[in-house]
Amino acid sequence: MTPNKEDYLKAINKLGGCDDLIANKKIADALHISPASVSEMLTKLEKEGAVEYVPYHGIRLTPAGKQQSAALLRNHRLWEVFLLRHLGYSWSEVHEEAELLEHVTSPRLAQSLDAFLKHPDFCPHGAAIPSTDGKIKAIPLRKLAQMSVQDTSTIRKVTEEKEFLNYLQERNIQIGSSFTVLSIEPYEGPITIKLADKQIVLSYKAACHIEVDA
Amino acid sequence: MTPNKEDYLKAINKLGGCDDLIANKKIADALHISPASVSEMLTKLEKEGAVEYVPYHGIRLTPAGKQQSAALLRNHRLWEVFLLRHLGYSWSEVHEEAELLEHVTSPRLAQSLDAFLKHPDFCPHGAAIPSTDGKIKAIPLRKLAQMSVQDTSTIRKVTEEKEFLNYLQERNIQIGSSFTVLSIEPYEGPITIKLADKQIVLSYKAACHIEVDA
DNA sequence: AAAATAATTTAGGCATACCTAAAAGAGGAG
DNA sequence: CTCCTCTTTTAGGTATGCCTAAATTATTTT
Repeated sequence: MTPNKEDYLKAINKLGGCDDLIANKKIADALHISPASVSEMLTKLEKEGAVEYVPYHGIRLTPAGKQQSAALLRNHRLWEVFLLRHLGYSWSEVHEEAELLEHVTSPRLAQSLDAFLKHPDFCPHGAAIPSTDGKIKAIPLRKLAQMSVQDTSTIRKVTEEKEFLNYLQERNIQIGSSFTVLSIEPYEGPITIKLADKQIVLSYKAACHIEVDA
Repeated sequence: MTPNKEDYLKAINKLGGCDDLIANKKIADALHISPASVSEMLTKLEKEGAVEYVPYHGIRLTPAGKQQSAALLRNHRLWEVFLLRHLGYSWSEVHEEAELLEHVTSPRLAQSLDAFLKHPDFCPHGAAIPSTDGKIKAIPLRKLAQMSVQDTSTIRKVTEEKEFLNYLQERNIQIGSSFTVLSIEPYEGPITIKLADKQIVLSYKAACHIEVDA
């Protein structure tokens, strides 16, 4: 297994390959490579027992592939927690470093890091950190965009996209921040919230990328 | 620059390529690859400006190559300190993990890690950690094998070889341990030392791999 | 100084992982 | 049900980084 193949497994997992058949094209788009290259690689991954490949119809992760991709997700998120908490990285900076570190993280290293970090349940963006056996701890969430005026809740998860994270950071929006919805403009208009005694105006799109306690 | 090429630079550095011309064969032996592969790779490394290549006579690191290999050594040793101090790794276990981590360590990450570790001067085996500009802090040392009976000193550096480290660990020999030489058998015979009130018998060869304050 | 030996490079191959272009298959619209 | 389109696969090519075997260059021995 190479970092390369690991990226395929991660992408397939992210696209829902734990349950559904995933189309070649979707993987090609996710990894920014040609569909031809994907076909070729999938044949190899099937030989290695990581995916179940139905030519012309897509692929699905095998139990081994699920386990492997969950471990990568786990490694990635543990490193993110470490970088943020202990090395002074910001929210928006941790992803890129973790992307490299996850591929050189032995089970032993992941376990030690997990213990060092006191077994965190979530990464800095609020995504659940799978346990060693691949299970994830799910808590009920809803999109901020789906809240009503006067509702109060707490921010639990945001989309991991660098520019968006900077957008949030500038507005002092963090995981764990509690807030109240002050107003919602119709037709996907901006949403105004009160957070830490300050009024913040969010675009509708931004509000779709923020998840809060249900 | 790939992890592969980085390993070449590290090997050349280790063999003395900062100052002398290093023979193709030595590099091939160090990396366990064929001399033919080394020739080929050196041509590439020269094109990239990392080595100065004199066909049939050997290679030397350029200033850029020196800088690069020092950074790798720095990354490696910083991770070793982290694994030992914070993740509960033992002396003999840190090297292998660091060997992978060093290649995915950005300058920013190295800097943050260095600060987190409070700017350590030495790795767990006593080797100096180069500063960002590649300079190393040298302290005068001698081999334990070159001491005389009744001499007292402190262990500062040991050879990084897994089996040897386990040998030392079993005998409770650590960096910073002070000891006195009790007896030395002639013709490269065993050397007995007193360390922490215990008598320890070291083979001559082992004593050659332990460095102490001069 | 010539011959033997050792080191190094070149030549030709192999595997990985990507690409483009062309062929083959799947699925929807008329 | 056939045609058209989109997706997927196959075919052929590139670059990396390794290999072995053969040719070349350097060194050591006689």
